[in-house]
Amino acid sequence: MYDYSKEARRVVFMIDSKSFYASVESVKLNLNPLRSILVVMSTAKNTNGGLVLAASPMAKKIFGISNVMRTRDVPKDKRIIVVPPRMNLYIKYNLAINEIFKTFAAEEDIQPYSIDESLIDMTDSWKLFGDSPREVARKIQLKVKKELGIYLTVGIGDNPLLAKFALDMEAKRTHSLIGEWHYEDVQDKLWPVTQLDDLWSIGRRTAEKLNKMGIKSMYDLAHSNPFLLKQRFGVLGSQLYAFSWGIDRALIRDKYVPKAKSYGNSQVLPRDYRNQAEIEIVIREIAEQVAARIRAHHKAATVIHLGIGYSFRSKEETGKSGFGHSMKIDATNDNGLLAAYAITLFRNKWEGETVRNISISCAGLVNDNVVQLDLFDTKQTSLKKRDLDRTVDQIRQRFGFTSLVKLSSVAEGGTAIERAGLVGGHNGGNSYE
DNA sequence: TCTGGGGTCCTAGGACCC
DNA sequence: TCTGGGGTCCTAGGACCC
Repeated sequence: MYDYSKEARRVVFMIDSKSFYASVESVKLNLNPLRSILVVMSTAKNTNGGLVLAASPMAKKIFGISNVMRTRDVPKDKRIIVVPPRMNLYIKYNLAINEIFKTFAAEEDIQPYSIDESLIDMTDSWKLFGDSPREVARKIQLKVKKELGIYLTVGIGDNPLLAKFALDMEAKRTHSLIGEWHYEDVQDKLWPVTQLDDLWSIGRRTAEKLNKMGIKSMYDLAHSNPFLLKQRFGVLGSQLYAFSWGIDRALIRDKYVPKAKSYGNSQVLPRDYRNQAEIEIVIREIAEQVAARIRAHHKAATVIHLGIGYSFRSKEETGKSGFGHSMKIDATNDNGLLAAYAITLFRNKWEGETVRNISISCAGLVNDNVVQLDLFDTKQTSLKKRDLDRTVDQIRQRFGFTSLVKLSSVAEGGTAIERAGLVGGHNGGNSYE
């Protein structure tokens, strides 16, 4: 048995909102989120008929509907309530939930992790609210349910990793929606896991590789040769080995502060594009979206990356899925310059393949100390829009790993007009209710 | 996944420098 | 030069997460 006496032992909560988008929509319809049969369906043009963004627990249970399922695979049944997404509303709910968290812990101990997940270090504050961490978790659940109607799932752990595992592997499957993992539970709760890619940080590829090495469970991983793991996986191997013993030093120390930072936009085109001019219009638009975001953050980019995904036909013909091409540039956030760089990258590598996916991202961000006024943008900006932008910006700043993006709403031609008002590629909805 | 969208981190080879 | 060692930067590609 490992000696855990030297490991930091904190009281960490990893909290997520159960079926978040679907629950918010249920609440808005005065339905109980755990009993409603509701599906949030994005029908943006390039989803080619629609895509399930979220399904309520009962929709999953009774009709087998899962996230990212296509509309055509969703059963046609009158009992299923189908609604479009309202991304801006979900952002508001997320902010409200985090406000409630602030009544239980200091702001610096709360780390929003995604639109529906937050990590809270309760070590210094839990005793103020109950006799056990579990009791405090229950109080947080009840308060959020009472004030907002949303059910929370809570993982409690001795460190962030154990809290995350407790959330994913236990809390989501219990009636109380609370799971609790301590170092002493690792043998009984973590080691029996054989579906390795169920665990956070282990994906399909890594699980396959481990299986091929004869590692079929977390017990096997914990009893494998750490030097071999390091050899095969690099630093990730050492991390995997530590995780198999429930040990997580880096996550606490680094507090999830991201090292790299980038802004990017991407889209699946509504159909296959084969004409160069047509493709370049969209490249230009996306470059301008990214440029606008960089300017809004008073940054300039020193690296630009273009990703091109081929159509299925071109994938078959070339045996390649597409290409990525990046280059170092002089710091800029200028629309025209960034668009020109992106097009240069495209022309350097493109050989007539049919295109279905385009992504542009900018990295190596530096402060832009020169004040730049974009007259066109300023004129268009209403107060309400500015408030919304500010909200989205706030959430972005607080989310190290956010999935939210407010697309710029003004551009000509291509797909930009169709996509105006989308958030993360989905309908923003009415944000003023 | 015959196509959602936005991110971060790691590895590795070649260029280049001292 | 039948030839060192260490480091950083740049670019491509892979993997994973929500």
